Amino acid sequence: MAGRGDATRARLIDAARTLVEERGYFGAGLNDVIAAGRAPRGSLYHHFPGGKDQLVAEALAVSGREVTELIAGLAAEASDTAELIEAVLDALADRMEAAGYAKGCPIAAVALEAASGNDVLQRVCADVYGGWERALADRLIADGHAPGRADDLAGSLLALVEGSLVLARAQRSRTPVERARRSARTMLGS
Amino acid sequence: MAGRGDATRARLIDAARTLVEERGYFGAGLNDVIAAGRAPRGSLYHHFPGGKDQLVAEALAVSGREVTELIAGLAAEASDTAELIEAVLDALADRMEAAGYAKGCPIAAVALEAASGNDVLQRVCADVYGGWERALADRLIADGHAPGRADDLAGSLLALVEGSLVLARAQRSRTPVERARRSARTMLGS
DNA sequence: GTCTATAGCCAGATAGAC
DNA sequence: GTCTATCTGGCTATAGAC
Repeated sequence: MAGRGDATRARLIDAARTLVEERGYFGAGLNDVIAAGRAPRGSLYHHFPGGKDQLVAEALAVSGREVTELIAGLAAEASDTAELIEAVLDALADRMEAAGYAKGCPIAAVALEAASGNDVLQRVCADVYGGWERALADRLIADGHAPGRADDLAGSLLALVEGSLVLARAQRSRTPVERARRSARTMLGS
Repeated sequence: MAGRGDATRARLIDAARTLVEERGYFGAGLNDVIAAGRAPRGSLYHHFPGGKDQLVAEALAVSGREVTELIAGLAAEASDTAELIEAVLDALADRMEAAGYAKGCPIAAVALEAASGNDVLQRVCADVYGGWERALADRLIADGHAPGRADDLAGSLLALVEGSLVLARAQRSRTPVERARRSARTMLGS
């Protein structure tokens, strides 16, 4: 049954996605989330009886799917994996710059804060990263790499992307992402 | 004048370093810091009149210097940059695993949480990353790389290290770091 | 310079009217 | 299912005895 309640739910998830990406799990207060989502406190616990953990877990999963779809969309237009990585980095860097370096990877901050101490969120982050890695590895295999080698490469390409976003936000500069762009090509040997 | 006050100060910085690395800026409460540092509340504000921001800024700076020294120490034994990166990754991975994936990069979580919204901490993180990058670039130049190329490579190697630590903590696995180890060699073309 | 007590505020969560 | 009022507890920071 789709109703107005779903709209409220969606707004809360959207607000959580934004605030969690900008300030992390502990930095994103629920008061800010309900204000940004224009929802009363009660609605939050109606839609997310599991409280903050459930809301953030769902927000991370949605962001994860969005990036997976971004990768799939860009993969359809890229002629090889190197072009795909470049397109992904360009898209993420544009988004980051447009947000004044308040955005980068939507799940990295939570991944670090929750690595120890919150098993539910740690699992969600691991799954999201696993999905992105899988998408890259599939493309590498389609490009002719051996499966085992493809997994290794996909993991390192993802690490390069993630790390460049951390450095770019810390230094408020697009440079680390552009360097990663070039290095990805070197890693892929083309 | 070295006195007992300095010991208290050092304990507080040490406690802040640990807790901030594990849970980030917002996740590391001062109550936990003073408990771990075995110091009363008043001492914290005596030694750090600037409050939490000053304490965390100093903690990040100390951690930054420690890693810089780690790089310098390992560089003295490594025969080339590839060996240096491998040794750095091994050391960080050992530390991470020993801590049950509660540790990784001592400043990454804060870098993400403070990228927007806390100019003081953002600057500290940018400086620390800049110092590590400089140390790697210097070694690359010593190995015969052209300065401009060395800066690019150093930035990407650092991104690869940082990203692999994020993935490793999220997945609670050493694998991402080991993949980065191999890929660093590919990036350096040896 | 060490330490306690507490102010003042905001967090996450809940109860219950409508 | 929407919304308000409120509970409890934790947070950062400060005041002031010793």
